[in-house]
Amino acid sequence: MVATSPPPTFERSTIEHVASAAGVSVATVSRALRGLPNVATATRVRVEEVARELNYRADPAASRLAAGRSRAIAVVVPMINSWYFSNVVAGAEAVCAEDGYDLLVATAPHSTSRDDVIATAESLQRRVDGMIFVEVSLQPEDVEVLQRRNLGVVTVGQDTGVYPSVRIDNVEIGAIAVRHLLALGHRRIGILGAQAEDPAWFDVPGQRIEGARRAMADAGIVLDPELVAEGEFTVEGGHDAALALLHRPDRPTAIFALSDEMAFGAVVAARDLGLGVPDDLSLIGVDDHEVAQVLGLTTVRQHVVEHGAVAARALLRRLGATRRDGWPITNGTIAVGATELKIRGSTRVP
Amino acid sequence: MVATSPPPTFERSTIEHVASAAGVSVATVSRALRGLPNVATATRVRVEEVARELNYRADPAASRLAAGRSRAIAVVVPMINSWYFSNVVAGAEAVCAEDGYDLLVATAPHSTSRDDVIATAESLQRRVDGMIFVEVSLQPEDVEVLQRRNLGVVTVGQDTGVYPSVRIDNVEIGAIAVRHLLALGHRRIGILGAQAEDPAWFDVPGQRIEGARRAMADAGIVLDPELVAEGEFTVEGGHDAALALLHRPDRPTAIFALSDEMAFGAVVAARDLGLGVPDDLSLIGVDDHEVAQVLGLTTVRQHVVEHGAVAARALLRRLGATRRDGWPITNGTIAVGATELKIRGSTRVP
DNA sequence: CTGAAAGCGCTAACAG
DNA sequence: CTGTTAGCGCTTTCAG
Repeated sequence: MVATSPPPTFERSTIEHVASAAGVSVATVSRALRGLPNVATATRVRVEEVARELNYRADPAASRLAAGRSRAIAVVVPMINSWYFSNVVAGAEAVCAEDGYDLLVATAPHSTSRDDVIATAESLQRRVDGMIFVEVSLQPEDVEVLQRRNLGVVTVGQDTGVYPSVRIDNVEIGAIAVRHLLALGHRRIGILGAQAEDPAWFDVPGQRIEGARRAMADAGIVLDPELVAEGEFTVEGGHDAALALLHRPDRPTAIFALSDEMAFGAVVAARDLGLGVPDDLSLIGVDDHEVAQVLGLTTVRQHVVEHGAVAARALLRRLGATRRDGWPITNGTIAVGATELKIRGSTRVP
Repeated sequence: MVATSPPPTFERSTIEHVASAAGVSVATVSRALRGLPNVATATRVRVEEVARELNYRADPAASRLAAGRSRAIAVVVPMINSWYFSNVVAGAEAVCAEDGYDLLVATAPHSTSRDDVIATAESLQRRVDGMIFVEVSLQPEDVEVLQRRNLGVVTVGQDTGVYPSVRIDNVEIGAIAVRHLLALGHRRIGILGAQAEDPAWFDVPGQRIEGARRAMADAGIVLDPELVAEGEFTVEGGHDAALALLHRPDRPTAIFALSDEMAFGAVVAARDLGLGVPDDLSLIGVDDHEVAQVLGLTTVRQHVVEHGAVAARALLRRLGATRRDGWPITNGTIAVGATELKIRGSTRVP
């Protein structure tokens, strides 16, 4: 074997350089560096040393091609520049970084369009070993396609019944929030909600409202549909919706906003009308956004970063157990994220 | 040549399947599908058709290995779950999606640690064709290493003098904000700022404050260092800092917050102290965060999503012009993002 | 425990 | 305009 001269450090060294410099075969280098068994400790140490000296790292493209795995995953989100999604991505990113996986972010254009979800998945096909769908609704047909493609999938926010998922109990969230208001003595409770994007499969607002309805029913109160306003999950939407509610002659003494951001809008709306929070209006949100802390907003906290992290971990675990010949058959296991009531100053007795 | 039988649609078809099905060589398929010249129109059409039928798409790993390019870029950010960074990423993502580039997100742990930046770059080495460093300070040594590595780089927020960058004129931003306050008649102006992370190379707060200082100097006023408080660019930090300023016997009649989020904290602080905005205190921020709109916060708007998009476009353009044998030598061209004063209700005459 | 050799699926000369 | 033929740099049997 002809010794390949080691390249200057600023050039890319290949496995061959390492092999010849260490006086072993490329196969051994490959094994040694990946921590595979059947490598003499002395050999492994030497190889690692040489690799470090040469600043060698396996070319991902080559190793992907040869191994059939990419050590990369994708998070598919409707958008990234929103509090919720960017936090989920942050959680996933941290886990990936830890395990040396690449993280691609992809936005699924309009999740209303069936084709787009599949198109996104197709385009990600061989570039990643698996994907996390965050609040992207997968229909049974989609799941079927994904299964045929033999892809690693984890969902956040939806239960496909097939893939692992991390979710929160949205009905319970609604109930927690409203029970808190009821306990304080509120009877006329308004809700800042939103239209379900895909009512059949994916109705976060509907579930939270359902929880609210049940809590009220338990207290012998009927939820007045007139007191449910659309806030679109945005600050501005929440502002407008709250304004509408507060302009009513029989305005509510408390408002349950399905998200903190809508609650912020409500805070401003109250101020606009000269109403004090909590003096004239109690307000409770969901999320525990940073601003909620400063604002003193009572809220039902969810641990969003953790959702992303748990999803990523589930996916990576699954990938780890994978062989080229297929995924281990695992039914969708579900991790339900914790939620807790965080009482601050925005709620009190009416 | 033996005709390879077309695989069932749910299996991965290779370029060979397409070639034999279309009755041409793999080279022709490759050319046709990538829109290269020297392919008869009829041939191209046929190949495209067959490829579509077989649901074929080139394996990225294989094509990366063969071509030496990955059609992927990375955005390196200090964190993704903050308003600013998630918006930059959103802009970059949109451009990448448009051009069929993969987008990896990587967080550069503590940008205070020199090694980390290089380590991040190294680890991204062959996985991407280029990277966008967002508010990650690159020292001359780092730049040197990156140049040796022959990597496509674009920066957001810093001018390396070597790579294209997109920035905003932070001195001007400070000046715009304070001129506005001065024009209204304010004389005692407080500032919610922050410590520079890397004073020598990267001092956004320092620059904005410098702009403020100059604007005041032009009006014959000396900036009182006592009126500059640290808000750490967070809502909570802004809250605490504002509280400190407002507790002073000679409290300012106006506050310039270096970011909207700090301004939000100030709004709450004012409310805590029973001070009205703008009645007792004028407030101006920077960014034009969604919440600023609802809150009616006067601010100096910057177009953050666009920053990410422009950076990505600059990078992709540069990559497009690239050959395997090296980057075209281009000195750092600079795109300066627009900023404009957005007057809302939080500022008025003292 | 280690080496040789056969690809992984594609791109890029180089001939025709 | 099209086909042939080397690789790209690694992983993975299969022998030793």
